[in-house]
Amino acid sequence: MPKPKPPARPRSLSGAKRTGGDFKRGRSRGRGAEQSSVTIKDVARVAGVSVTTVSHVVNGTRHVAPRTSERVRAAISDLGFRPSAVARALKADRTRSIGMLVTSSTNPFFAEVIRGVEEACFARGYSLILCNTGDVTERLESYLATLVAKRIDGLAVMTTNMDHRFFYRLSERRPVPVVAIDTLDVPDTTIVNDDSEAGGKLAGRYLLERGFRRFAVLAGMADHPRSRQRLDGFRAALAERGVAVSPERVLPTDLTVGGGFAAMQDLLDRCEANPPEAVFCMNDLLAVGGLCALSQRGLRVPEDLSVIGYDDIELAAYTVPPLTTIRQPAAEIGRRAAEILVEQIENGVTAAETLALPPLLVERHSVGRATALGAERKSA
Amino acid sequence: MPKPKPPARPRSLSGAKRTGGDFKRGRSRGRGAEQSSVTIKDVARVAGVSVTTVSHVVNGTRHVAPRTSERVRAAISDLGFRPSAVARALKADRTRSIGMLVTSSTNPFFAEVIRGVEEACFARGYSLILCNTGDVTERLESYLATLVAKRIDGLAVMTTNMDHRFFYRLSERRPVPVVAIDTLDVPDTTIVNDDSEAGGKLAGRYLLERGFRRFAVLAGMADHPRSRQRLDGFRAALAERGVAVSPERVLPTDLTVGGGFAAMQDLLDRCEANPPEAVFCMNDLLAVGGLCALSQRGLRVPEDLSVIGYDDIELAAYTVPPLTTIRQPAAEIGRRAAEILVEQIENGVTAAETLALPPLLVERHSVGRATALGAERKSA
DNA sequence: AACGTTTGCGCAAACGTTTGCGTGGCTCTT
DNA sequence: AAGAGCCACGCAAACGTTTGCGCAAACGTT
Repeated sequence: MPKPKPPARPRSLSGAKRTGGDFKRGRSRGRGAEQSSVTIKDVARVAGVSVTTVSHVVNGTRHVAPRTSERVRAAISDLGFRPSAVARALKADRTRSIGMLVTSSTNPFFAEVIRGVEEACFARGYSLILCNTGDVTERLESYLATLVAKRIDGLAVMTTNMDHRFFYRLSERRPVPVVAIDTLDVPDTTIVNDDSEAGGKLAGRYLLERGFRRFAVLAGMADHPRSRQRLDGFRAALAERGVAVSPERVLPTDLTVGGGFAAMQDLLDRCEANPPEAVFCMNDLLAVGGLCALSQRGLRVPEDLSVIGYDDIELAAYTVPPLTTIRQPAAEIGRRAAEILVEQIENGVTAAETLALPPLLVERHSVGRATALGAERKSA
Repeated sequence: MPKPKPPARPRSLSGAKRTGGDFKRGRSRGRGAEQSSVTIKDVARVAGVSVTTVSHVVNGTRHVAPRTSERVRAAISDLGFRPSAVARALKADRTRSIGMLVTSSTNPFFAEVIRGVEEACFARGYSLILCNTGDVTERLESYLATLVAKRIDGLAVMTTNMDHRFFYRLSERRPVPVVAIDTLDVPDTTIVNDDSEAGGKLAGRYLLERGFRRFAVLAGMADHPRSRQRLDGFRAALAERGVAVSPERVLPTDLTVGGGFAAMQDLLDRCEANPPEAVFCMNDLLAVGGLCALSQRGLRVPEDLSVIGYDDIELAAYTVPPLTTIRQPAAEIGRRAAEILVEQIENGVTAAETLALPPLLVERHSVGRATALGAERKSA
């Protein structure tokens, strides 16, 4: 029976509505099996056996007579007994939970990686403690303290503005196995990535193939190693055909939509006389922002200018026009990272290696073909 | 000294690159303070006091002589002692961690709410265990079992396809305080929402104000209560002016970009003769998909057709054209939910109430004005 | 019938904390 | 000088499990 709603009582500030209000005590131990605090002892008592036996039937860890076993099982389900993971963790010195430090779970690419991590953890019986650091050092430190206090079995780190000193400290007195995701050059720790240099090359070659020669790039933050790597790959690909991109046309940007929007405007302002034919964006967020700026200037994509992104977030297929981009296998990266981590936890071997998954060009509609002028230059 | 990279060893499948490989043991107890397994006893021993005293200086829970206190503190930092949260949890019967069940942390709106929850939890000293259910019942059950085993102090639930039986079962033998987010009609549990009916009205009135009279709506899933509520609000606003939207023009959809894309195509096909002037999308993802479909049909927004969304995800400001939408205070919703939950946990009072935060119209460029024809109708 | 083996289970310690109850020594009062 | 009061701290139980060790009864062998 849906209870009748009393007229909305206005709440202190912000005009939020609050309704309802039949109070009752939290852990009131009413009738009915409230599971909290039914322990193995209770089970033992009602089954008429020792806690040892209960433990063994729960874990299947030694033979117990079928009749006994049956009684125990009955008691367990009657009482709604759930073994306490915290007591177990205390005894076994493993919590079956892993921590994840991440810049912001809000970034679509990160979100996808996180989902991959979480999925693989779940499959292996671990749970994930999510920590958004926003890349501020003190939050990171604070989280880290909490996580070691909670005795996590392993740690996954995916932070952009990674302070390298942090990793050094981590590797000095490492409390747990660590895997780093989407980073570079972290000493003595295993890393899971896409192969960003290959990705950059993919972008470069594709753009060349399409006949373009004049490029610009929305380059991400100067200290972001992955962006750097992509740029290196991109440049290497161009260099194969003797093409270069002038330094003033690679713009450092925040890796956000807003950053892309602003950078694209900036670029357009600065290159009015001799605009680029195509721009390579270090991630899809930048590209989306760029597309928006372009459209507001009345520039058409890809007719007037081509854009290529990186990541292939879900939204990339639905931009206007749909975005040609380099796909990172985000969920796969997350899954692999989690699997490696769990492997390290359970087998105790920590091999500092780096795994680079291959990226993939996905062709949509934001890259066109060079005009006659471009074609002439090509044949020259 | 960066170690020289050996030539890449090709890895079994998928062409992934693996490099590095200096192995070492996991919890090898080398020199240096490895924190794992330094306990309060160790501290007590080196400080020459009892564990009781150590505990008290750590927690500031009774007076100890300054000299002693100093010795203890020294021992603690020498040894790198971190009190075990799991031992504490066992003793205190509270883990200071809360679980969050969510359909998919990948949805931008959800992601933002989650960030809010996580932020508030962190501020209050709790940590967040993230669980993606994908709305499949068995996963949900499995997660729930894990979470009660882990003795979480509270549970936040934000799942779309919520099986109501689940909540009933939850409220029968509730192990912990629960708060539901972005749902409706959950018996005996507190809910945090935006005021979706008000949001729907906002959209309806705005569209009317702009002179439109012929509407369609991308309606979300038929069993999604929030969508239903928004639609009710929308219709109510139209009804104030005697306008209605015919049932065959409210299309049930997946609440995804792909869903929006497909639904918009479908809509256009079905209304070729008499297309709507404006379409109301139950969330921004739908709107983004719709915008994309529109552009591919060569229809201009807002000149040929107006679109209004719901949520105001970050991307909404950068679509082409930028999306006019109803903003839900996503992070705020998350924060409030977490605060209420923590309040319930710490004060033991569980008041089943529902809190509805006010939505807000944010005007961008995807809604135009009605043409002369529309204006005539208006004056008629 | 005596003995070894197997079957079925229980005792109690241990995991790392917190905390109620004490206890010894010092200072102060008279 | 003796009792009262306070100061500074320690003992040990308890939280809910797991597990090494051990024991009694039943069984099989000769």
